[in-house]
Amino acid sequence: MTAIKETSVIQENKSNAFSNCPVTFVMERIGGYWKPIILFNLLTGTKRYNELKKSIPTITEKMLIQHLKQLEADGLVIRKAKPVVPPFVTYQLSKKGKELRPVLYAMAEWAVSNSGQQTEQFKKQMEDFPK
Amino acid sequence: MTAIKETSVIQENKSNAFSNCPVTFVMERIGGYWKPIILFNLLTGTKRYNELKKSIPTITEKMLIQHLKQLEADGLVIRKAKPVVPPFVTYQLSKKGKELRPVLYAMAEWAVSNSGQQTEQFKKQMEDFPK
DNA sequence: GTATGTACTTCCATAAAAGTAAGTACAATT
DNA sequence: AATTGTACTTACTTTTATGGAAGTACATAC
Repeated sequence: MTAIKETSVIQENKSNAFSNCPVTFVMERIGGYWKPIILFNLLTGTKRYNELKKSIPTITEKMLIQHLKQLEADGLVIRKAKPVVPPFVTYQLSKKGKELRPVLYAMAEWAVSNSGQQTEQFKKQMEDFPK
Repeated sequence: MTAIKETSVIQENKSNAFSNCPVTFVMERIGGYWKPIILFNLLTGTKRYNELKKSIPTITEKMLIQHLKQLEADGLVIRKAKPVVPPFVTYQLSKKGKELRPVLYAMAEWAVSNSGQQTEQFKKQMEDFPK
């Protein structure tokens, strides 16, 4: 697989003078486009790899796995694999991961009030927003 | 200047089937590494270009301006320029931008409770977290 | 013995983001 | 006439992210 770069810009910033900005701290872990979306889709609970894939139709397998691995490495998601064939692997949020709910929730609320056209769609999504 | 690409992956996703995810909607606007950091630094109020640069020491001028332009184009920040020489330009959050405060605040709180070593530094930053 | 399902992995190509360094305008100051 | 300050621009390079497509393991079903 594509190695998780240990020296991305994001990683490097960990050790610079700006590391005392809490928002930076968060972006180092969930920055980028896909991670919040993946986390959002795990808020509803444990999902198999395939289910996750289906719930995010536009992500490629490579991206999905790569980010899942990174999220796992950062302790935000927990991977569980049953030793069976064909494989049975589930992903779920860790405690740390679940604590991101307020962040994702605040995002969703902002989307609802600033989306114009899509507001109604978003509102529907909000109805079953996991507590 | 480097043109703001109109067809980035992020932009394209706007029109795909996944566009009914509110978190995606948010990431389309503030996704990436720098934007939340810039917005965070504008929460404390109007700032001149130079002040902003100083408060985010690791950002390059190119990145700062590029993102400011995009944020302005998305209606999240307001640019005001006095017709003087040398230039006097300020940036501030728009209403829409200010409404991102809960998102940024939730991020900051998560950072405080999940940071281990840097917790104390973050707490300090939180003290003057704008209301 | 061929096909199926699941969760990946690998290689190669492209696109986007970010970094580097130098340059610009122009009034006011020295 | 040269220097300063501010807010940018521009051209070029490097790094990182993403895409696409094919391949792998292996128990079970057909």
